[in-house]
Amino acid sequence: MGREKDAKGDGKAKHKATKLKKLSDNEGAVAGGDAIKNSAKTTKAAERTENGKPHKKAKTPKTEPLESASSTREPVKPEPEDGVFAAKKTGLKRKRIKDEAMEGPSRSSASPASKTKNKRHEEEAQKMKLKKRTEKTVKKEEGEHPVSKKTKRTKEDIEGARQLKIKKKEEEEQSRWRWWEEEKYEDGVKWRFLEHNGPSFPPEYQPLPNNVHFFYNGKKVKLSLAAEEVALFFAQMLDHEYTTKKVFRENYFKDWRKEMTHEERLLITDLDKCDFGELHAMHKAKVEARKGQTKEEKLVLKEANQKVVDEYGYCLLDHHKERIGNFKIEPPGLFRGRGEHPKQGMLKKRIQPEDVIINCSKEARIPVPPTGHRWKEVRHDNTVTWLASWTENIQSAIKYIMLNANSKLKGEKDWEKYEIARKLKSCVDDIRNQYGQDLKSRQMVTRQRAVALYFIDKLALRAGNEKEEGESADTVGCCSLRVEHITLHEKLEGNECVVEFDFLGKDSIRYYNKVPVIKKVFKNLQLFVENKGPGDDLFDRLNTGMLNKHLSSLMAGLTAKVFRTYNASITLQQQLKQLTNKSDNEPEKLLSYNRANRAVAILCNHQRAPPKTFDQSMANLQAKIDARKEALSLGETELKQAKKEAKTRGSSDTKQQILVERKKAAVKRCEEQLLKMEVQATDREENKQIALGTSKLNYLDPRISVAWCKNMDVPIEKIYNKSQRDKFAWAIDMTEDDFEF
DNA sequence: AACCGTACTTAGTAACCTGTGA
DNA sequence: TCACAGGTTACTAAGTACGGTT
Repeated sequence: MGREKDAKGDGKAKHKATKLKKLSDNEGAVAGGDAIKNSAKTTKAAERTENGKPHKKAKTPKTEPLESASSTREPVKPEPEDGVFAAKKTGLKRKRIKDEAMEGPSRSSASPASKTKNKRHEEEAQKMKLKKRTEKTVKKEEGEHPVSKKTKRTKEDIEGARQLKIKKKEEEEQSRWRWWEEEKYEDGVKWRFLEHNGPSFPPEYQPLPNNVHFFYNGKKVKLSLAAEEVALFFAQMLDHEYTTKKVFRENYFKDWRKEMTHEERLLITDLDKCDFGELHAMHKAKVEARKGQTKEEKLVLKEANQKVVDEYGYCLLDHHKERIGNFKIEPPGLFRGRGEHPKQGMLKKRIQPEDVIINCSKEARIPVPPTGHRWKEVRHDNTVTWLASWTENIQSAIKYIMLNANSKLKGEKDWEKYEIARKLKSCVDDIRNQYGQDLKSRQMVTRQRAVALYFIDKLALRAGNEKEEGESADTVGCCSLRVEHITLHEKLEGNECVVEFDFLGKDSIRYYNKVPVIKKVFKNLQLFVENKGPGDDLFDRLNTGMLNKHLSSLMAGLTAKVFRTYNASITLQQQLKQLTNKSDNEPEKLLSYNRANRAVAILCNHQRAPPKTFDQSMANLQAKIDARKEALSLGETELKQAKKEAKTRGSSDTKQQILVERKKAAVKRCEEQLLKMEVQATDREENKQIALGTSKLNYLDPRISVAWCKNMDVPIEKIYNKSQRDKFAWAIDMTEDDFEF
């Protein structure tokens, strides 16, 4: 919460990313941090754009993508998978997919074997069922090991565990559905068979114990069950900043009163007179108790959880068991909108089975609703991917139960997304020329569209759909920018035609940036703001619908958000090329990877609140580094000493020679450790306010990373954790080291 | 063209888990 | 052995996109 406040002043982090500090350079850490803090400085790359000077060094991501295209590297190689999602020039998205399925090259790779494959998959499905059982036993064994034998773990034990791990991995590999080798379904068909157990519902409300009381105006009040439950929602949040906010309190109180009985409503008229102290204390005690549980208690809980996952966490989709992403119905509570959300604090109601629509195959076993209940509806729509849905009461938005990111349904879509982005790469020059021309159009709409596109392309802004006022926080994207969100500077800090952006974007994250733009854009902007008030739309003739319609006419499947994907991925690829050397050691390579990733995160404005413990942990690390340094210098003197001694004693003294070698090795080890820590410190410092996860998960074509790993001899595990590897299994499987985005 | 409903991706934070070093 | 930092996962809000209706 309140992140926009944190961002004040220094604004958006901007990684200057001039030539990277040598890793061995101790000040690297500091320099990295400064780059971030200095932030909102005009980008160097932008100067470049305008004076057209290509330069090797600057890698400020902000503007790189725009000009890079013209200067860019070798043409894309026609990869085998290139054509899989190749879109037809004409026709809409849906149709396109159909066309591909009929004639796309995907057939060539997938169909010949498809019959045997289907068979294989059935076998695999069988195996999967088996596996589940074995997996469980495996887990158990693993779990028991450390408890029982930890103290006397023999080599065999360790070796055994290692083997077990390898075996497990192999098994998993065996049972994985290699959907990317199969043909795609026709049209909008998402599945042919879908069976699941429905969503899992949160537990019923447990009334307060008799010794916990709510007080109003100093007097003990026994609340009705409904009112009590909602009171507890508030009490549980008392430590949170939310409960101090006026809007939150007002919304809460209004909704709480709706849950009260008539008598309660008459009595309780002022939130300030409510004393939730005992409820709050009870909640805190519960949290503490959970922390203080014994191992056994925790294990029992874990097993119970696992049971729920086993029952509700998976579905059967076209012969394959797939993990469900969110199989739990969202429990009731108080709405936590982000930013200045007008509805924060409102009561998010408990969802009943009667509110839930189930989607599954006609042939499938229909999930059984909780006893005494029935579903709102059961439908069989295989053109959508959700298994269940309900309408939430705050914004009347529909919520869905859908599959996990490692599923076919999500993976295939993801793959398609990157293929569209790659397609943009091949025509981005034309599109840039086009909107360059459009900047001079006689039509106001066209010019607005061109400027908006310029922003979206150059700055990776979001499209900016219009949103209903008062329904959510006041945030904007490109098309919904208002005059008040930009300031035009003819001259600023040595640059001409600078646009200063300052607005709240998605999740009320502040976007602050000063960007030199080309003259035509600047003139247009001056025109757009003429005779307008601060609250007026900058692009008053434009919306995302019109923009996307135009884009889809330029390239099938092209929408505003494709530019974000494209620019993110192309930036990663370029940065990796520039930053990494084959001769670097692994920590250095990984730092470079993270820096490339970071460049993208900065481009996309992916921020995070600095971790609460940041300064502390930074200091700790520094202390460790200092200690290591001391140890190193000590080691060095010892080495010197030993050498000297060896010299005087002569080479015949093998004992002394051995000592020298040992000292040498110790020094070397020490140096390596030191380097690793320093690299870590640099990385962490540079990452203070930047979140890498979002771009890694949503914007960076995983094939770029996989190819890089192969080229650099870095194990994939170093950059993707388990769930990321699962999600990107398709890319890890199919990507060769010569992949080019 | 304004508006609405639907479906899906993208996003940051909080809770949880685990490996590690005192 | 235990605390705790840091990584991972769960959660759910907040976007984008698009088709249909008025």
